[in-house]
Amino acid sequence: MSKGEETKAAILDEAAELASLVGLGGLTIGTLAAATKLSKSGLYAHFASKEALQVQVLEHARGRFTDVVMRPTLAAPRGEPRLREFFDRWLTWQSEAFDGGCIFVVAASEFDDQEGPVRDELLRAERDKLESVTLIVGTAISEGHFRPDVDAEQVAYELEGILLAHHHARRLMRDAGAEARARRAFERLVADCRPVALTG
Amino acid sequence: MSKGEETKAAILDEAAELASLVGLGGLTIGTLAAATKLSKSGLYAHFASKEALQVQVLEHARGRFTDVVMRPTLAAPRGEPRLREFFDRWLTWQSEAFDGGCIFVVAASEFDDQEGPVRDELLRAERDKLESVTLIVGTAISEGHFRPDVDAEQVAYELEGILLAHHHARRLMRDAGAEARARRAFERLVADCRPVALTG
DNA sequence: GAGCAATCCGAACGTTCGTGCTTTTATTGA
DNA sequence: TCAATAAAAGCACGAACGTTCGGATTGCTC
Repeated sequence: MSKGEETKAAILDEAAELASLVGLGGLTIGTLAAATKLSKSGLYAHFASKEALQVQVLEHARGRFTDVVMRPTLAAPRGEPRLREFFDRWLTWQSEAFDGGCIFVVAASEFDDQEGPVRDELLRAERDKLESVTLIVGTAISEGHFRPDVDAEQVAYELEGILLAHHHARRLMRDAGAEARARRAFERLVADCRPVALTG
Repeated sequence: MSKGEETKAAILDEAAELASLVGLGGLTIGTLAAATKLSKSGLYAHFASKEALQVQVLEHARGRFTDVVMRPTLAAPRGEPRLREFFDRWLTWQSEAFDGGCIFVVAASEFDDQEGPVRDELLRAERDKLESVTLIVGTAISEGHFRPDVDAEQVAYELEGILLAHHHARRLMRDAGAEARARRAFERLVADCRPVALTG
């Protein structure tokens, strides 16, 4: 990796961290330059515009999400175990990936009404994740862990809800029991997907 | 209401609208002045600082939430019907209260790591809402609509999740089926709280 | 180690930011 | 109706914003 690529990666790392604290829109070249010990112009030379920087921050974070959540998840056994692995890693990601909250959660509410490349990239990332989850739930169905009439997309939707509630409870409310609540909600979701137990 | 109070209310209305689009942190005096057809200084005279403005925007929005969601909810019959009424109104609020997303959702992720009066007010509002929901679920239990071992706070947590997922699906993903998904999730939540049906 | 390209800095641009003053214009109550 | 008061505007400030550019410095290649 050349020097330029190295510093650029360092910039994007720091930028993601900062954005998780003050938002992707609240991110400024000045503070980012100070945090990376670069001059404003020196930093800016790596990007075409601030908007391009914001997009690349999201891409960078997406790469990290793939590395620490998605890829290991796909190594778990198909079906429900894989879904559990994914949920676990996603939960950890939200707590530990950034100092502030998950950058995608922050950016999603900030840019959901601001057309442009940032929103586009966000949408891409979310669609990607949603599709992956739906697929995982689908395998849980075909493996017989879940009932055949389970709506995979609905499960993905509700899973997203659990994670968002966790983010909310943990970051804003500073609720120490947030993770336990999320796990209980997850168990309820999974239980409702399982085949009905035969009585007797 | 005096002239001053009138314009101030108009300012706060417009500010909430704007903030729902660009975030509470993305709100600026200049754009707000332009939107209200006031001069920057003329507008600014109504507030002690920008931070004070932000806090009052939240207070203002909270008042509106109380009027269009909380108060009518308490007029519904105790127990599950009241919870349904609340859910319905909350859902409508998220779709229709502001041009952009729900201002509390946007502000929550923006300010969850920024100590100060804005975060404090946000926390107050959320605690208030959470407490109300917990209470409503509690009455559903005491009315016999829900099982006695139902964890009211857990239900409140999961309800928050459903609403956040709805916000996410509707605003960012522009999913037309967002509301239907939210309703299905709600029904599953309620069903899991009901007393077990006697077999035979 | 010379040469060249990549990398970074310093200074400055025009705007906009939040925030004070002072002055003008509306509103109000007697 | 007219003074007293409230509300809004005008103007200006220092700072920070994103952005540009020419020059210095560094790192890589032969």
